[in-house]
Amino acid sequence: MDLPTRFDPKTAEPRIYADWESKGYFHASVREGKRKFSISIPPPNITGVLHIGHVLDNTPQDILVRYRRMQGLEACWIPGTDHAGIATQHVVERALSKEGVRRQQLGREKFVERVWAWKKEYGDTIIAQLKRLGCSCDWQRARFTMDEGCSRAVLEAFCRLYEKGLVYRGDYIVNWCTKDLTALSDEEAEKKEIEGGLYSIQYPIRGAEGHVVVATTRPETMLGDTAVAVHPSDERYKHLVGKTLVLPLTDREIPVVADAFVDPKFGTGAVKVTPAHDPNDFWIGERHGLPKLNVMTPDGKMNENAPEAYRGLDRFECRKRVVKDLEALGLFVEKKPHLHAVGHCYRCETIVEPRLSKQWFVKMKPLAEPCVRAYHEGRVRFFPERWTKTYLEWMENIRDWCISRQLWWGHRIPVWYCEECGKETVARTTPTSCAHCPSTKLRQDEDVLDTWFSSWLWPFSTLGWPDETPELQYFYPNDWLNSGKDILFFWVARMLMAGQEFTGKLPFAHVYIHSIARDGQGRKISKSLGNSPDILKLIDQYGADALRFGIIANTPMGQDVKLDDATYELGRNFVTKVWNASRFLLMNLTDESGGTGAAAMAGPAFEDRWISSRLHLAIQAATERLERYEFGEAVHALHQFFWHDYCDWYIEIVKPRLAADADAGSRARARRTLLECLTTILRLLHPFIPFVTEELWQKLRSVAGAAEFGGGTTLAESLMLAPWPAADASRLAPDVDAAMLGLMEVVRGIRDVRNKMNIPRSQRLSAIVRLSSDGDAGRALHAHERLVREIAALDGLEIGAGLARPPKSATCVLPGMEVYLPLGGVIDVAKERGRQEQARKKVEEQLAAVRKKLSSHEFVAKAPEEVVTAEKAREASLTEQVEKLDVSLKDLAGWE
RNA sequence: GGGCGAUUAGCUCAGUUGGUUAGAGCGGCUGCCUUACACGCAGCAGGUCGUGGGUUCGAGUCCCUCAUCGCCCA
Repeated sequence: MDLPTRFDPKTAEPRIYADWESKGYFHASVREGKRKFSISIPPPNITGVLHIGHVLDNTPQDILVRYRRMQGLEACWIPGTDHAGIATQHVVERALSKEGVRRQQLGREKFVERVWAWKKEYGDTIIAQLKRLGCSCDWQRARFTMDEGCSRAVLEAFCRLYEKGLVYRGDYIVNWCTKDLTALSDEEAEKKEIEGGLYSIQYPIRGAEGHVVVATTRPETMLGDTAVAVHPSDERYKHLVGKTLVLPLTDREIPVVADAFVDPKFGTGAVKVTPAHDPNDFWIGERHGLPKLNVMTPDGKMNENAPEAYRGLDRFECRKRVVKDLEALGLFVEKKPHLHAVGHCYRCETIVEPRLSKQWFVKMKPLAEPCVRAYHEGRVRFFPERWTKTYLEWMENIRDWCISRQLWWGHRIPVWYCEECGKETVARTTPTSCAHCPSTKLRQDEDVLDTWFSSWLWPFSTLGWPDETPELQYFYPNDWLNSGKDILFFWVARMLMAGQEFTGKLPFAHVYIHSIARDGQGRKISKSLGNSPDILKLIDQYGADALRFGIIANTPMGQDVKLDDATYELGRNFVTKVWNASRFLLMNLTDESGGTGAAAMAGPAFEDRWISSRLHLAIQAATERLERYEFGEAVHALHQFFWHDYCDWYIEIVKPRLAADADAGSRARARRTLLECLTTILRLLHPFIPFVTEELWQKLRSVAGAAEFGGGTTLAESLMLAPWPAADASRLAPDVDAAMLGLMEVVRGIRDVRNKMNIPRSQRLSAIVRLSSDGDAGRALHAHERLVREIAALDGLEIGAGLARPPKSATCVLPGMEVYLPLGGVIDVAKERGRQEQARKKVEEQLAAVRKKLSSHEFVAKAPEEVVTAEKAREASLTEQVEKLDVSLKDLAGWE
């Protein structure tokens, strides 16, 4: 078979993917009685293009789905996309602004039409890109969080919660984005440390001398202060409680109240209270019946409740003005640098303004409690396990969820207000009349729901919920969830709650938290830093297989992963190696000379048994690691076996047996072993590098059934359908493995001499091995003399107990034997001495360590007997080696 | 302030329940177009396992202290 030396992913990968898709291999059906495996994709936003985060998110999913599919499960990976409320509204607004249009000019209806047009145009981009990555999603089941079914699920969920009293509307402090003009949930307000100031201000006491000094990080909010609070037991201020203060810069007077919330150690121990602009102050206000004075407009400017001088000023402008004016009045004490965490809008990074606002909330405690219990009952597990702590921490301290958003893009809140009685009607379908009075004058709530209010239903809304569909019954709950740690609260925890609440079942049992990507310098990959590689370019350049392999091989469980070109090169090189190892076999299989039938096949040779043993160890390791979701570790086990055992040793050992003049039976057996290994390796590697393995599988299929293999080797029509290899304990041969290790030592020793003495492989050498004991090593060497001769390029090999060291020979001292290589005139005595002195030093160091151990009476008395015996044996072996090296070095001195 | 993670070869990281000589990839050095692969082959070098203490016959591994870096929450 004529093959190029490289796999060409750019043309092959799309072709292979199209073939899989056209044959329907990705589709899973409801098959009663058959074990299934199901997962739901974390739906990517319709705004985006494929980035490194998606690769980290989706590659593990594809690996696991392909693995389970090969194990014979009905494996279903449900894909889809997310409408991503704020994010999408942003990008469409930005697109509009290029046309010079603001959404307000367009009006709500027209704007939403534009967003749908956007969705139609760009929504499938990410899907096409996931296909490029090789994801084996069941595209027939693809969903969108705002499609009809998902929308129905959202309405149903809202109504059920409302009916249970778990959804309520009220005036509370919310995180308000002054740029997007919407409320955000606590999770959407990202806390970032910023270097701000702690400002101290004097508030004069009315009708008395003196003042109270309050400390604040946001001086401008003083214009909305309605009290000053102190701790009830704070002796410094006890006399002032109940007194009145004059609020500077305003014509208002405010009381001093005592509240246990105040931390006497922070600042001066007296805090200004701004109930309309701070969540803590809000509750102090509630407890003391204080007025709530909102002094800002939605876009963060001072409003008519502020003194006239400040109206219309931006909040940060106002901060400067307030400080300046206080200074002028002599009421400003100081500004100290102060590092503190401030909420930022997670979509536009604007500093969030805590703002009193009427919003819809979900009461979360009743939803969280069953999920905390679920963990303690072992019904949900996190990988890595430590995330359970983060999860529980959040669940146990859960706060109500603000779900209304002042956006146009999203699920409209299913609440109608009666213009006559003022009461609200909540309904699954648009009501024609008020639920509380005969009026038909209804006005629907203008707001939409938080985008996560649809995402949290994803694992079951995609399967037809609230209907009890066959799909829901069969594929739900999912078996696994893969997610990033950044959306553990946003999404993972909420999905658990929604599943428990709406279906009575947790939506998945195992949660795998994948790594976050960093660049070569360890910086988080982000748009603003511009250090995000263009994934499609990378795929074009290296191939999807290479990208997948490189990333998985470099991703430790639970740690962040640093990615650079070396990562993808690693993957590409591996793919090329797989290609060429297969190419080697294909070339040999199609060599027709001396083709023989199965009848002539010999029994397995030593090396055949060895590679078979190694293969089954690799199967075992890979399977165990995949079961623990240790993808990187699974890859390492396969890499080690394939490259270093199969390619470096087995193929090299077996080459002479494939020669035209070799024994026909032995050749047939070698070919069969090569084929068996390779078809197994391709199956093991398929979940990680699906394309190249499929390509090679197809090529092998055409020859594998040949009579040469007894006609018994038939391969599945696609590698996707081939069974995952089963580890067979009867193929493990620890004795063969140990013997092989001994032979490898001998070969390495000889190769080292060649290297150091500059003796090319083409120059044959003879070796004499003097055995110092009749141990296993000597027996193995005797038995496999031919093998050693061939791979070490020797034309003579003498083995025996009484052999003498020839003059001018290099020496390798190994446990139980010495290998002599007569070099005659080509020996470089100085180099040889260097080699041996180095070897002696190493052995001596080890010997010293062993002797130290054995000289301890306590060690000999207390350590387990087998440990002591092993140490003693080692001591003997090392002693012998040192002695031999000494003799050898003495000989050497005479040859100069 | 609370919690979590990291600290092992020049770099990125493995290291299972404590027990032969602490491993791999990349990089480095030396030599090779050895008829699968130079995206390759052979060989070699390189580590007082962050600090200090403790438990133990024995600690990279278990316990405590500290330091540095990162993340999450307040």
